[in-house]
Order: sequence, then C-alpha cells, then structure tokens
Amino acid sequence: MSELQVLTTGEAARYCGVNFRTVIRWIERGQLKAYKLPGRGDHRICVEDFVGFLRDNSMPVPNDLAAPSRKVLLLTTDPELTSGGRQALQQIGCDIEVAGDSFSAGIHMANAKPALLVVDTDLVGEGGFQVLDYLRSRSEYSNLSILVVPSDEDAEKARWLDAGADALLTHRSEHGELSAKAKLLLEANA
Amino acid sequence: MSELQVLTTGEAARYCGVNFRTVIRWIERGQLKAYKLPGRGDHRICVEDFVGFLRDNSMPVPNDLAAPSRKVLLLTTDPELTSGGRQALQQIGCDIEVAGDSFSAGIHMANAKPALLVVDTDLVGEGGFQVLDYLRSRSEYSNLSILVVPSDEDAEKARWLDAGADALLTHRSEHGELSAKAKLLLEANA
DNA sequence: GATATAGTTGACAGGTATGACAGGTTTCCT
DNA sequence: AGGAAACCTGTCATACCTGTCAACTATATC
Repeated sequence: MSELQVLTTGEAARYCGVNFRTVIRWIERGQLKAYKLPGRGDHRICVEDFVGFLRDNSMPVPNDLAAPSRKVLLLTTDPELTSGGRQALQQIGCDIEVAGDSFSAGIHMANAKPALLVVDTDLVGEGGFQVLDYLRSRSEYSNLSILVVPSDEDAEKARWLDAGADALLTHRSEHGELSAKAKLLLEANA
Repeated sequence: MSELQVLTTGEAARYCGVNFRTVIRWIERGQLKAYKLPGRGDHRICVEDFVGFLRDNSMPVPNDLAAPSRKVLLLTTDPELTSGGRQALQQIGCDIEVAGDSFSAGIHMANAKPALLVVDTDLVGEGGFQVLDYLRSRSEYSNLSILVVPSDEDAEKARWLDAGADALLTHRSEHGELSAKAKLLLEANA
C-alpha cells in the first residue's frame, strides 16, 4: 500500500522557519494546497504540494522531503563494481555515489538520502548486518531499498535476505543483473 | 525532522549593528543568502548562511550563533565507556550520543554534527584510520575534535596522532582522563 | 589639506503580513 | 481510557516591506 506523506501546519512551519499561523494563512489565501480534517479542521499538507510550494517560491527544500530520488549509494571498493557497475547504473538513469567504508557510507546515507543502497559484503563482511539492522530499525529509511552483493565465498547468502536485504546479486560481475535488479527496486518504491 | 534555524532581517541587523534596510540591501546584492516568504516578501536567513557571511567579511560572530556545541559522539560498544564514560562527559555538560558501529556513527556524525568524536579502536580496529582519513579530508569537519581510545594491545598508539587524532586516552577506564581531555578539546575549539 | 564625487547607509512614512496570546477542542500516545 | 501535546480561531501589537531622501564615508583630484 502507498501511504500518503502529509504534514501538519506545525511541521510545515518548522520546516520553513515560520509561525504555524502563517502557514494557515498561506493555505487560506490558496497559495498552499491542503485539505481539512472533519474534526477540528486540522490542515494536512501533502509533501508533494509542500515541496512544490517551496520550489515555486524559491524557498529551500529540506533534504528529508526531497522527491524520491534515483540516487544510489555504492558501498564497495571493488574496482569491478565501482567502474562497470557504476556505468550500468548510470545507464538506467541513476545518480551514483560511492563510499569505500562503512563510516563514510553512513555520512553519505544521511546527507544524500539515496533510494537504493548497494552493499558489497566483500568489503564490510559481517559488519553488513549492523548496517542492515540499523537501517531497518529506523523509520526514516523505510523507503530505502537494499541490494546486497555477497562475497563469492559466502556460503549462506540467504541470510542477508533475512537481515533485511531486498535482493541479492548472484554474480558479482554481471552488471546487467545489477542494473536490472536496481531498476526493479527503484520502481517498486517510486 | 530538520528544524530550520532562521533569522529575520531585523534580527540579523541587530546582530551586526546595522539598520535592517542595509541587511536587505546585502541580500538584494546577493552578498547574503536568504529566501523570501510569499506574503509580504519577508526575508528569512539561515543561521548557517549568516555566520558564513560574517566570517567571510571578518565581522564578529555573536556567541549565541557560533553556539559551540557540546555534543559528543561516542563510537564504542565497550560497556565501561558507554556507562561510566558517558556519565563523566555528562558531568562536564556534554550531550552524548553513542554509536555501536562505523555506519551508524557516520549517520550520527552527519545528522548531529558533534564537536567531539571519541573513537574506541577496540571496536573499529584498523577501520579507525578510514574514519580519521575521511573526516580529516573534509573541510566541513575541520572544527571537529577527535579523541582516540586505543586498544590495550595497540603497540603503536602514536600512529593515531599521525592519522589526525587530536588526543589519545592512555587508560581506557579512567573517566577522569576522558572528561579532562574532552573538556580541553571542546574549549580549544570553542 | 581642501574639494568633488560616487557609493553606502540610516531615517521616515504608509501599508500589511506575521507572531504572540488566550481559550477551546481534537488528536495522539501510552 | 486518560493525559499530554498539538491544532484551530480570533484579535492585536509588532515588525517587516517598499520607496525616497538626506547624511555619511571613502576615494580620487586638485
């Protein structure tokens, strides 16, 4: 199911550094689209409309509201993935960022809010579970898709799915598979 | 959610002892970044941009804007550090966040922008160098202090200093040393 | 050193959006 | 179910916007 992303007047107000009363006035004036709840007349603003409003008025759009992106974060140091994989992903219209270790991956994740994370477990090893655990326990990453590229020696690849991965790559070097699965995941969550 | 810290033209004007009209002129000339509200065209200036503007023009930065944060990020799973160390740091007025792995540490770092990072190399091992490398190569973290808590078995503790640490803890479990060094680092960068 | 000139700033006024407050109600969370 | 948090409405004082003009500052010129 697709859940509607909405804001209250208070939230919208905090996002743009104004009093909630002002947000209500924008709505009354018809500058900002919103609907009312039957009870007290609470306003609800669809994130989409709010972002549109911000753009129209050249106001800053907060990172955490920005439109569902085609950003992909690659967590790997494998040259195979960073070059060929990158190209394959760019061909399907993705913006790629690459992180070479877990720490910088975390920083990129928080800053860029990608729609897809590709984790190379050759690099992170068992630490990959911590990454998955963390992301899956946070609601703000509920829309994130995770694609795991397991190490060749990994005997029990399926455990990554149990840990929260959305998909696994079966062949490390088949970039067609990478881009196909990435595409699926991105479209499923769009 | 991200709450936007903003100033009005009047506030900005008072902060630097000028007329609000002048602040508006700075904005019109593009010297100071700001955005407009749809209604009357009120300007809102992000504190971050304002402080940058002051610095660029070597104007004095008011204390309550430079807000030397007392946020500390603890990267460890050592119970000794997370309980006793935490307390010791809280006693000197720090806000503590704890991350149990590099990935979540990266996320916290990007979100909370702490003033001090305490890295337990018992946890991150050689990966600590990647953390230091990353942080020291980014200008946005130039104000961050880094305190390394080396593993007991670490034979060459000094190499952490070479890698960019600001200080080392000599005894893992002496919380007095931890809070003393933390205090020094926080004050040096205030 | 005095004067001219260009550019920046402050002051003022009229108009209006915004913020603060209070009283009341619903919604949300436990 | 019960309490706390958050929202709504209406009103009023405040603070912001724009435009204009005078005063000031800095620089150049004589």
